[in-house]
Amino acid sequence: MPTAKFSEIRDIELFEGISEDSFVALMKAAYIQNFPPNVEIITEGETSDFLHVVLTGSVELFANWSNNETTMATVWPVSSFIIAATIRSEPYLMSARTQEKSRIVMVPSADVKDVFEKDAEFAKNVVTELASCYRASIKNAKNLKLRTSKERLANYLLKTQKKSGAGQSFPLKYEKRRLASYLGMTPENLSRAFSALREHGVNVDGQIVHMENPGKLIEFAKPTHLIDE
Amino acid sequence: MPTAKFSEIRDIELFEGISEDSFVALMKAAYIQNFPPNVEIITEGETSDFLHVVLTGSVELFANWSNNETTMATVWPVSSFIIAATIRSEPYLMSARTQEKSRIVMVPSADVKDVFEKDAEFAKNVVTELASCYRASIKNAKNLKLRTSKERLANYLLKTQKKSGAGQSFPLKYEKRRLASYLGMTPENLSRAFSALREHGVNVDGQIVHMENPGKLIEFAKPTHLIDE
DNA sequence: AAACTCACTTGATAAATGTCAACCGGATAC
DNA sequence: GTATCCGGTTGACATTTATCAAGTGAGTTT
Repeated sequence: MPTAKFSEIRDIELFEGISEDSFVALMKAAYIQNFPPNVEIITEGETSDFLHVVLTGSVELFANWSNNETTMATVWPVSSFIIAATIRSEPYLMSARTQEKSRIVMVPSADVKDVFEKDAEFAKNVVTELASCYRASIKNAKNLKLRTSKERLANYLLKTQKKSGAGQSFPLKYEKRRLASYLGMTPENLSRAFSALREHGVNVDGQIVHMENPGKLIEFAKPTHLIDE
Repeated sequence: MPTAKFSEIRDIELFEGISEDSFVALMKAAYIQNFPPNVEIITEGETSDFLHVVLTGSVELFANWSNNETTMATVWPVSSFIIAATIRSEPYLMSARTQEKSRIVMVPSADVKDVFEKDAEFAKNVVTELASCYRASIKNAKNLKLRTSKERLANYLLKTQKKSGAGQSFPLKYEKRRLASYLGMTPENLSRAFSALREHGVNVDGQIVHMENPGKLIEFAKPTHLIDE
């Protein structure tokens, strides 16, 4: 069975419920590539020849303009990235680099568009995925425009704590410098934002965050499902 | 013919190429509503019962958080808005208010989702629309994170000039206070940003912008198709 | 015509954020 | 074991942006 090695990605939301034929068609020319850490696998502005799916490791999506760089998102297994460019046959708007050693499936864009035309179930999944990405991006813009950097950090911590199981202590998922860039501030500013959140019960020791009093932090952060999921 | 009064919207991209049956199904329970200026027609957080299409006038999409408000986008005829919420049956992430007297078609979400399931052509159009909105939102985030307010204004002016026919003078499409909010700054800051752009050949008189030397402004603004289309 | 409204502008000041340089301390290299 | 590297932190300072208050001027009301 030619698709055996792709069994891991059979279960991602994007491929849920699609016919076996469709899946085979998608995988027939797909291949898995192993990347070392810190390798740029996509450069913004290039045309989108492949849909990418992260199997293991993690991928940072980032963008550049005039000597500035900013982290836009991080992709964790198992999910695809940059599907909008694939569907529209337009250039990537973001670059991508591995954060760590990563295994990535590369599905030719032509095949994605082909199956998209033929398999209504797949088309539906693409829509759901796109709508979800779009909404996430809107939330991101609201976060940036309506909140200060301290508030963005506070809400980020609450979200991360929740995902980690809502315990009092949890690890940051990536380097502080990347977190700073993701949250739209400098590393120095992030450092000071952490200090400022001490009065709201937050203490950091390296990668570990201690949240003494989530209620107090919530009072400051004012999270809402219309921005923070 | 029951859909006669909806002939104006038959031609929008979203409905291009869909069967007559599908169009009738979409319009069977749809209705046109006239709104005076400055009326809130959607409130963020509410569930999405209708897909909206602006026929005449214009609609401002905005968002609130903790006593702050920001303009996210403006919708001009003829286009739909907030399709992602409709498709995902999730609450609106943005509020909408008429900027001026406006005629708006309201299509029940249930019908949209119905036709979406049955008409592959419509589903395809929805995907294209969503992918386009998503990419616009990514560009917006890049604009906010990578540029200063002066740079955002400069690029906005170049974009507007281009759309207006690339002449030396062109009108702003809306109030400066809304423009300021859209660009993510205060009205005072916008005012000063305009003054600062004088040295790059920009002069404003009320709603009219004079751009003496686009080349000089481009040099400062460094527009790129990866942010500014 | 006078009064009023309201968006816009300007000035003074404050707050938020960025920049540059120095320093710290754990991890790695030699 | 010492030196080096590098991410993170801290301090001093600059820049950007917001806030508050006052003033301007076109358009509208009375």
